[in-house]
Amino acid sequence: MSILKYDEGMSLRIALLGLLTTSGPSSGYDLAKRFESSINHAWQARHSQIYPELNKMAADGLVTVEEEGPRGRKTYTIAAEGRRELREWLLEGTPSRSIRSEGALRAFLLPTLEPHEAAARLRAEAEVYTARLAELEALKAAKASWKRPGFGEHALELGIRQTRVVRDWAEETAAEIERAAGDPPGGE
Amino acid sequence: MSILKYDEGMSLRIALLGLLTTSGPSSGYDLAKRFESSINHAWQARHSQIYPELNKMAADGLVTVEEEGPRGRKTYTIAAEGRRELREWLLEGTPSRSIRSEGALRAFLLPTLEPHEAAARLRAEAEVYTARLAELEALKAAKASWKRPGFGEHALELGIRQTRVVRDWAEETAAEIERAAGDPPGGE
DNA sequence: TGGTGACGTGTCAGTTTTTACATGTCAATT
DNA sequence: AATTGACATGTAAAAACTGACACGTCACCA
Repeated sequence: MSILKYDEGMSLRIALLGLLTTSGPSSGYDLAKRFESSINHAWQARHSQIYPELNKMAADGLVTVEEEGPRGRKTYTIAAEGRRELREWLLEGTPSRSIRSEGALRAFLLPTLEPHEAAARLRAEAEVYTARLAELEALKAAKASWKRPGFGEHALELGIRQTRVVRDWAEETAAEIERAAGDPPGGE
Repeated sequence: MSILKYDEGMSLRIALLGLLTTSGPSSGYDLAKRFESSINHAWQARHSQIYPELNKMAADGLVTVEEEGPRGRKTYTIAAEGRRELREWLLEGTPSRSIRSEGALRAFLLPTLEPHEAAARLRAEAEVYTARLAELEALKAAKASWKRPGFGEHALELGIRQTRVVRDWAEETAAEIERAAGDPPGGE
């Protein structure tokens, strides 16, 4: 009751509480969409995970629900207890270094291929990241829909920088592999 | 049998095959340790997940096992079929953008705190990342134990850059929040 | 009127991952 | 001789997560 375990596995709850804070009262549907856009580079969840969790959170008093409209929409609002829990997680929680990124895994293993294959694949990856970067930059330019003015920009900026770092690494590593293999690229 | 689904959930297998490629024949115990060190910023797995998976992989012919020593140690070696599978995943697999990072989630949500709390917390995070950076740099300097000479450096370099980018972002964001709040830090 | 697509919530089976339990060897120290 | 800590492997229950199924509304267009 008093000893709280913010060990692991709170992440979905926390993410939901965070989105409810930054975007104001939302439906599960809204939150699911937001997982696909704003918070996508940090955490993900499908609606099949979100809906049950929201119900549990309501039962635990972290959020309040309001049934609304003819489509059965439910609007969730963060409650005082939810705010407290989010705050406590941010202040007391031990920063876990847990990361799972299939992209990083791929990058990690690409150099196990033959040099020219590896380089080609790395360049392809770099292109993907360049495209993603463009998306994020566009989002930054649009920077709409943040309840607290100026809030989401910091997060977006981190996403941009992280994407750029992988892109640049992929390009440079491709070049280095080609150089080491004495197998320079065609045109340049 | 012939139609392979490299959709999702192959990651553990792939990571294991990758480690077996870069580090040579290893025991489950070795691989578990390697998950904690080299590949940690891309994927993680506990021994309780690794041991059963290795057994399945052996049953599927991706690796060969050799019982060894009095402590019941089993040494796994990647087989031709395993090499093929890893290669195919790297060449054909669709790059998924799925990322789960509790650290990124925290960074994302920190600005929901009061400005001075957020800034303080961001600076604390930055310190953690600085320490982690030092670890990685030390590892880079030591750069031992890579079977294929020069292999792991690329991956390590990516880890270093990613860590640095978060560290710098945290520091800059802290400064910006303080500035915006008209609440400059003590000394400077 | 019928179709499509966004809105909106939910469940369930199966897979992946964590936490805890369980067992035993070997080398070095006390 | 006993303890400690690294070595070494496993299992089982529970939690987290995915993918598919399922149902129903509303607005717009043909």
